[in-house]
Amino acid sequence: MNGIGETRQLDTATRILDAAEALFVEHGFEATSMRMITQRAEVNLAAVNYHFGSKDALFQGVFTRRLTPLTQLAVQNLDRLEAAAQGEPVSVERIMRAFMDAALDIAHDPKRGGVIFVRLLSRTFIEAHPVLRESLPRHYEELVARYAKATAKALPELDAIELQWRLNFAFSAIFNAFAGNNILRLFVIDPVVNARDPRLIATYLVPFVVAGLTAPVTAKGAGSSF
Amino acid sequence: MNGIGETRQLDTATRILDAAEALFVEHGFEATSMRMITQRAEVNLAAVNYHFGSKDALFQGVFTRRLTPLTQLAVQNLDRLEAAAQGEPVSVERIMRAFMDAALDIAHDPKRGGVIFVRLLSRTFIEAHPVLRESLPRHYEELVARYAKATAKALPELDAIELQWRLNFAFSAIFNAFAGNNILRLFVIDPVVNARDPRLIATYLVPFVVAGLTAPVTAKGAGSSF
DNA sequence: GATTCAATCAAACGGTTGTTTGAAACATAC
DNA sequence: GTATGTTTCAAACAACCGTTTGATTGAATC
Repeated sequence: MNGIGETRQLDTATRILDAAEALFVEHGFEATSMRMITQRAEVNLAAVNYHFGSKDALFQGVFTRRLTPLTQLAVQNLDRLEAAAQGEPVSVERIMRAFMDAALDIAHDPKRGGVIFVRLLSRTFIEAHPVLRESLPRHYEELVARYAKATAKALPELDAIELQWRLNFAFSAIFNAFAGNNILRLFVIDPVVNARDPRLIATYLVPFVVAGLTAPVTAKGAGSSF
Repeated sequence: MNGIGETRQLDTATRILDAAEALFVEHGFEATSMRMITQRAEVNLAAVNYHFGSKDALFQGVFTRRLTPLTQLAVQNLDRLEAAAQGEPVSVERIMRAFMDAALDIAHDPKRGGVIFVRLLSRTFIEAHPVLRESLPRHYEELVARYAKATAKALPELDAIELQWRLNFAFSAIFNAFAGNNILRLFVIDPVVNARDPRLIATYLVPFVVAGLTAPVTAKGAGSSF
């Protein structure tokens, strides 16, 4: 940050991260080449390897830059709820809203990645790139443990297995929606729903996942009759 | 088909389709090379281009081979339900079961692709390859129209927009589960749930999506307060 | 002003990609 | 047996991939 202010060129590494972030969400990791990234960032081809070491490391770099603020926010939101609940279980709806509010905050703040990063993050969870298989869990350990525990407390009638299934389904829907993957668009010719505003998405998303999570317990052996 | 029967070598084109199907679901489309496919199929490298024209065309060929049986089955299941209902709305649970039963039937029949194809299909819906953007909707037009109409009839209190959102969420969860994408595995160190048996998945999946779809109508303007 | 070190650059690296070629092998029909 | 059309094959194609090199630049340090 200097006196010239906003007209000053950004750091080379930052320009690379910005370009890569946008291209990864647009084309995916494999389909995004180093030359596409450096061309968009207006830096030399060798700059990526110089600053980050490799394309894989750049991919991780794109995440580590944004992840901490998001996880902090999500945990903070949950902290506040649990403090207010004073030991009583927090409702599933409040828990889900706490998580999505963190994502919405990020989505509305370009400095922390904005909607681009929320989409990239969601997409990455769904597509599960091997590159991040090791690095991501470390960042998320606390976040997930906290939310899983809060959800378990709110849904004591569910055993651990069914709870994990339902969380899996719920986050599938959440991440898919935030990733901008309108699945219906794939086979419906003219979909009515096309919005990419995360806030609008969340409006419809919360009732759905809350209802799904709080559904009656699945009868034991219901599906084993074959 | 000749007298030698099962020991006879399969058709070259079929061997290519089988190999590609398995490799696409394992590594994805971009990360699967022609040489991987032809090596696994034990055919010459040029055979793919000779029989299919291009890698993209092969990708489409993998789907067109399996898609018709699946859609027929899914529509048939719905036909049966609607005939039995005699004009009355079919319940959301029955509709969802009709769809998943079709997928389960395919998953248990290796001749129609088995669990491999169900996983590939689900994965493809989620990742949305540009190659299939044009070809897939044609195959699915009738299927989706029928299921959307049946769901709308079962949920008259939902307007078209909210219905489409919820179907989007529901199918996100369904396809993600069938694709074998255990999202929790990405950030939970030691997930309890790891099963890939589609029947077991469906057992937990149905109550979740039914509850989500039949949730109370979202209050108008609930999320627009910003 | 000379030295030092990080940053940038054009160019090339070896390797892989999907695709094409033209000859060889094969089966079928006359 | 010859001709015809289809399928297979090894080899090569140009294009692109991520990465490395070695020279050059620029600013800071002594």
